[in-house]
Amino acid sequence: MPELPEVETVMRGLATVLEGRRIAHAITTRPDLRWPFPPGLAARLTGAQILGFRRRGKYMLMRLDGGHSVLIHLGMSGRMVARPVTDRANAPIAHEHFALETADGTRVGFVDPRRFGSIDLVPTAAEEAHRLLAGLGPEPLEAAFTAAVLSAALAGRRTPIKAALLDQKIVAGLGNIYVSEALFRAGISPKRLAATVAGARAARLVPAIQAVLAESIAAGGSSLRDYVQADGGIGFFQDRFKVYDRAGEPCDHCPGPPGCDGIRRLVQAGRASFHCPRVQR
DNA sequence: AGAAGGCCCTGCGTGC
DNA sequence: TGCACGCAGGGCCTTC
Repeated sequence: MPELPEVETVMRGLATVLEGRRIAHAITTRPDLRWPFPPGLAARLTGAQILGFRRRGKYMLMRLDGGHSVLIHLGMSGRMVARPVTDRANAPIAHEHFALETADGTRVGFVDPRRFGSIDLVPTAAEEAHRLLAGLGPEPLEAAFTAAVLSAALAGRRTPIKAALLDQKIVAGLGNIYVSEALFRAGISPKRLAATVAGARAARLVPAIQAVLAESIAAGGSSLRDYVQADGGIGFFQDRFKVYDRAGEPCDHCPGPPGCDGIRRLVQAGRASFHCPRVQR
């Protein structure tokens, strides 16, 4: 579910309810998600003050006093649900595996049916050295992510550009939806060999990635299935997908049949890609 | 070394 | 209405 814009949106929502607060209670309802929780997680969080948040790729980092940060990944189906502590007694939420309660009466639950998410603790001073963050590529919305940087990372890669952009070591934070959307905007076929995305193509792709991510963040991310923001609000960017999950529909640039058969779905590396064969080369 | 496929897990939509 | 099947936003691990 959550790609960079959704993680960014969730993180901003969490910041509004948690930043500066102290954790009165931390609760785990099982010993693990994708991996075991760090030993004594709940006890180590109880009493800590939450100083701030940042995002790295699809990971959120919640900085605590005491020198540690909580590293959170939402996986495929992870949500953060914030509500008054008192509501929880009346209506427990299924698949809430971890929760924080603040002294001022807010409960934030990590809800993740598929349990592909993860939670870990990392020393704040060494966040980037964590095994899950150490190999990540550049942040796509930062100035350091340039066409030159991207084409250098793609050089020699004999894999489709679709697969390369899903590789978090090339660029951090893109997922299946935004890769399809960015390639459409850049006019690049998902089947194109990654190594051939250089020069003018890379120069189109970088701003296309940045624009689609920025627009989605501005819209509050995408809400698919049951995904909602921490405050219960929903994002609206899914209404602006140009190709994702739109197989058979005409694309924005084509007149439709007979000039074009519309948006096509194909499977690459086991995952659906959506593209317009006429616009994307 | 780089690339492809399997796998972790639950829920939902589709078609019979 | 029930059930089997395929598919889903991610990413690690194994195999080739």
